[in-house]
Amino acid sequence: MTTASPTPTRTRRNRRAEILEAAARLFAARGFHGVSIEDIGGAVGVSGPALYRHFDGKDALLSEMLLDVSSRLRESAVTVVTTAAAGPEEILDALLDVQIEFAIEHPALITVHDRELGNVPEPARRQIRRLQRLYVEEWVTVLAELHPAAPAARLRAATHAVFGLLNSTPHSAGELPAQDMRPMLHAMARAAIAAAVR
Amino acid sequence: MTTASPTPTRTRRNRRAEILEAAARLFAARGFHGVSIEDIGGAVGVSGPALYRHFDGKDALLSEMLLDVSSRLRESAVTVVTTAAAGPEEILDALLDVQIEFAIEHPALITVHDRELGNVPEPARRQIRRLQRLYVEEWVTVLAELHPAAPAARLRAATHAVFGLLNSTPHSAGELPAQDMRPMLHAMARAAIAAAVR
DNA sequence: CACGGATGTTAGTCATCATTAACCTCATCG
DNA sequence: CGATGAGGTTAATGATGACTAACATCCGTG
Repeated sequence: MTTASPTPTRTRRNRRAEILEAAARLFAARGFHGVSIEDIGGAVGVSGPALYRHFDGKDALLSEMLLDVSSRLRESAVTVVTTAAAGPEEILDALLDVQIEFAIEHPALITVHDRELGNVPEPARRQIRRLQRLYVEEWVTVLAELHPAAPAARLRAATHAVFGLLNSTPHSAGELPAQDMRPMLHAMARAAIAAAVR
Repeated sequence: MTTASPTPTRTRRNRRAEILEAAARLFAARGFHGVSIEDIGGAVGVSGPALYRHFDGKDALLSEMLLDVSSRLRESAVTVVTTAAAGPEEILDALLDVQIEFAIEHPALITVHDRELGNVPEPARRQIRRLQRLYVEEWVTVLAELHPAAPAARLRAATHAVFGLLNSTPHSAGELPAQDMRPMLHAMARAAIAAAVR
């Protein structure tokens, strides 16, 4: 037990995170295949093949990135839904807040997440799809509770539309300060949902 | 004047359009750099370098695709705005219908249009950006007429959010028949806009 | 009917890129 | 102090892919 350090060294943790962040930015700007290993290394001050000390390869890097995003979102949703001591209205508000916060804080990840799934190799792709589906279903379940008369397909399509609305942050970057953006997106989404099931 | 045929032969027109369509589908699925010239040729039954009989290269193909989309959208907007014999409410409805129709009929083009601008080489990129900006401004102008008190930045961010909502069609493909999708998106967008300026 | 242009084809060519190999350095820890 | 392992480095290697060349076909027209 003397040799096993319970946590990786600080350096390694930082470098990995640094790489993931830089890669997200680059992938969002030029697409997965438009970015080279050299580009990514360069963005964090090391050169090219140093990446392989931290990831199994470019594919693995993308897989981990998307897996991380989809699990984080899914987990937040589960937490919100299960720990809420309140009714579906409040749960929906909380779901909206989680997604809005993520979209504002991590626009590059949002972009990559719904752009590059097609480039993830098969073992991971299935898992990411699964997490995404589960995330959508959390929303649909809450919406169904609020609007029992609405068909599930309609709620699902409306949910995708709301995601599109909330995930517009990469396009309106800098237009509006986050303080104004958050409540505006929340209000727009709420109104859109109400209109979808009317 | 005997030699100059005023319109290209029918074959050429068809092949060009075919190629553009297939390329759009492929780019939407795997990204610009994830698709090879061979892939595109193969998708229309010719092989690889035949492309160069119709386009100057892969970059030129993408440029033309995005230029076409952004001019078509922009032109429809101009037409709607200038030919309308009605008030801003009706104009907004018409703008929504145009965008919804396009998003439902051409999901692949919508996807490529807001994904691949970063891969368009410089002469064309500026022009596409310009057309996109003008398109947004058509919307903002109409919205400003309806809600004179709202700051332009807010209207612009709201417009981007509405585009995100409407352009969610590639994600909810098949969830809902187009007949139901159209009015639902229209209602959601309308409600979202109203909420944005409240 | 011969010719020219439009459209394809196949076989290079030349870059770029992911990945691997072989080798360095240095901090930690026994 | 010396071994060891984490994290880098540069130089192959092997694919892949955009683009070009050289050569075929076919069709409409003078």
